[in-house]
Amino acid sequence: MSSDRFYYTTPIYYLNAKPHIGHAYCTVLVDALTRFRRLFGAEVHFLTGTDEHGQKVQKSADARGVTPKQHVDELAAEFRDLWPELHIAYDDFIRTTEPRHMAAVQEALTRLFERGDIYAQDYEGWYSTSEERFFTEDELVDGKDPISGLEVQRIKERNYFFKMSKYGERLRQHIVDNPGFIRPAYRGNEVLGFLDKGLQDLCISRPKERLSWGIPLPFDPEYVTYVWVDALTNYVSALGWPDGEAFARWWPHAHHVIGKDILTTHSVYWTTMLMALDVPLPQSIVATGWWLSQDRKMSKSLGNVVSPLGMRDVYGPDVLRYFLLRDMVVGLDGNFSEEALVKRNNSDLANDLGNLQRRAGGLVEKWFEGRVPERGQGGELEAAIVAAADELREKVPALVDDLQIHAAIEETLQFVRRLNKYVTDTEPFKVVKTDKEAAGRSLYTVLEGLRHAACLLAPVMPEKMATLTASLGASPTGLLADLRWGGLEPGTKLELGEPLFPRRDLPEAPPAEVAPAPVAPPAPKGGAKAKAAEPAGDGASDVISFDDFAKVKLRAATVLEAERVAGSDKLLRLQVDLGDEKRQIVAGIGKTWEPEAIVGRQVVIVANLAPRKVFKVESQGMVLAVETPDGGLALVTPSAAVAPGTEVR
RNA sequence: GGCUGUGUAGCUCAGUUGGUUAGAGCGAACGACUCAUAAUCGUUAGGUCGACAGUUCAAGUCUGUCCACAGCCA
Repeated sequence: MSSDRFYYTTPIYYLNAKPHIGHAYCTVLVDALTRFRRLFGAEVHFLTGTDEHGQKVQKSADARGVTPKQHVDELAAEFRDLWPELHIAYDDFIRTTEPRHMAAVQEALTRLFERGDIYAQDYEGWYSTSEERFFTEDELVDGKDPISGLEVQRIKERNYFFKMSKYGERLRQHIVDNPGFIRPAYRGNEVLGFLDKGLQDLCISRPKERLSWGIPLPFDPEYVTYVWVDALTNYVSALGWPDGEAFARWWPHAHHVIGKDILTTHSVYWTTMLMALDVPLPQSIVATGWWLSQDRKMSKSLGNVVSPLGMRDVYGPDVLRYFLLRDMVVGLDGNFSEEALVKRNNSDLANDLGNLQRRAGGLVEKWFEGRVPERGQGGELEAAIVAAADELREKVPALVDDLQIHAAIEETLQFVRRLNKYVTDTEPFKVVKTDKEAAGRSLYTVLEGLRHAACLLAPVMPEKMATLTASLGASPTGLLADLRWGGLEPGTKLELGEPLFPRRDLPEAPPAEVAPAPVAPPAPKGGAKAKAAEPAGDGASDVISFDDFAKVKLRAATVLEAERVAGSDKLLRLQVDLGDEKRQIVAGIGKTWEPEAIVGRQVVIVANLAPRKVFKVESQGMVLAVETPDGGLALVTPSAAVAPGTEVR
């Protein structure tokens, strides 16, 4: 069901990493939805923001020697400033460190507490510092944190819990009664499955002594609230809950767009919290899929992370947006590749759309002094185009309503292809020599068709479509309801300009193929086989025997922590995971690598190097890196994720 | 291991309540055209609709078993 008001949210992004393509996708998606809805005549409020509390933030700040506040100010700015670069126009940007948010969180906590839905309890369990959470005995793997593989500590502490279990049945009923509540539908089944196992209560606090960078509990100053109440509440705090006008105005129309990885927190934790606060549930929760890279989840350790800004710099924001929205089916995973992006650009945008504008525009320039010809008396062919345009105006909103953005785009492109066919059929370039009026009629039809396409693609490519519209001598159509065939004024001057979407060449060599270049040393003799049996090299040369080589133990390691070594600009002190042990290594890569950028990566280290002290810090190994042409350093890294400690052979 | 889902042309996917010759886009080949960003238009590619068995007058579309993959959970 369509409504005339929408409150769209993205997740608030946690400030422990730079923006990546996943952040960009979700935010672009919501931006496009917002623009589509506005085009269809709805009022929309679009919220995004950043999640800024917690231990990881505090630690990174400590490591950098700055206050958490300074740290988050810088990182939040990175997100906030990125979005306009991708033509994303949010209405509000919420930060969890803002007073308006913190006040709302405390209000929520107070209400939950007064209602009796928060209680304190001693809890004893295995605590993982890196994951900032407790694990139960049987969750542990080999007695260690199952996620990071790090040591856990037995901790007994008193914490506050939210009586989430109390609301499980009500939530189940709500999901059953509202089929569109969780989208796609099969995700709703997952949540029901989750509820079937029975809901537990939710730990919502951390003692201040362990975590100070958070919002204090109003009823116990010795504690701060931990992630859930803090982060999720942003959706209402930004609207001025409980009493804000904006809350009354927008909340009944809320739609949360999230990644599938945080479905449970939203569909269970958040909804039960809302129930406890007597706040109506959002209209829907939309879980999107992930962008994969080379068929795998992007991760720092795999080194296959795609930078949204990198793509934007090369192809421009609108082309990137087009690709993200056209090639991803909302809810499913998509494969990101530069090659696919280039194909999209070339076939859809350059060949079909951009070229059509030049094709028709060029003829108008040549034969009609660059002015829009008369519409003329159309025949069957024109009637068919007009009918197709009518149909398009119906279909696109229906598809967007159903979150089939990719299909809505494809529908418009089919229309564009039809226009190309129409040009071929009516041959205005030929006809103009004998029947100028008929040629004018054809060209008018194409230009008007382009104006329609530009209007319906504007939510996807705001800037490019504005340019296209302007090139037709038309003004942008703000409302789809105002888009009518014949709106283009004959006699207006065209402003063709440069090609809208230049064709692109495919990227040279896919990085994946290049990266694992064999390290085989040049064979000493003509023999192509690297099957060096054991012919010890002659003493003086730099050839070593196999035995010599075998002495060096190379192992894959995952970087757990990194910080700069005081007094040196090129040394980083790394804590790495070797599977069965943790090592401290001092690496001279600080000029190229920021500590934050290297955490989580897999590297290859010399594992049996005698320990030595560097700048008074003991180094228990050596990280392998190679110099890049620009004098930087590239890390030697496995081309696929491997278990920490795996030996390199 | 449990639950759920997916498996359709080289690639990405559509396929309504089971019903005449299973579709689209991209890629490829061939042809047409020459207005255009070597763009466009047309034709073709003949795919055991994962495998096997079953229900039915009729199954990609329902049932069962199996295989592969994915997600959620443990």
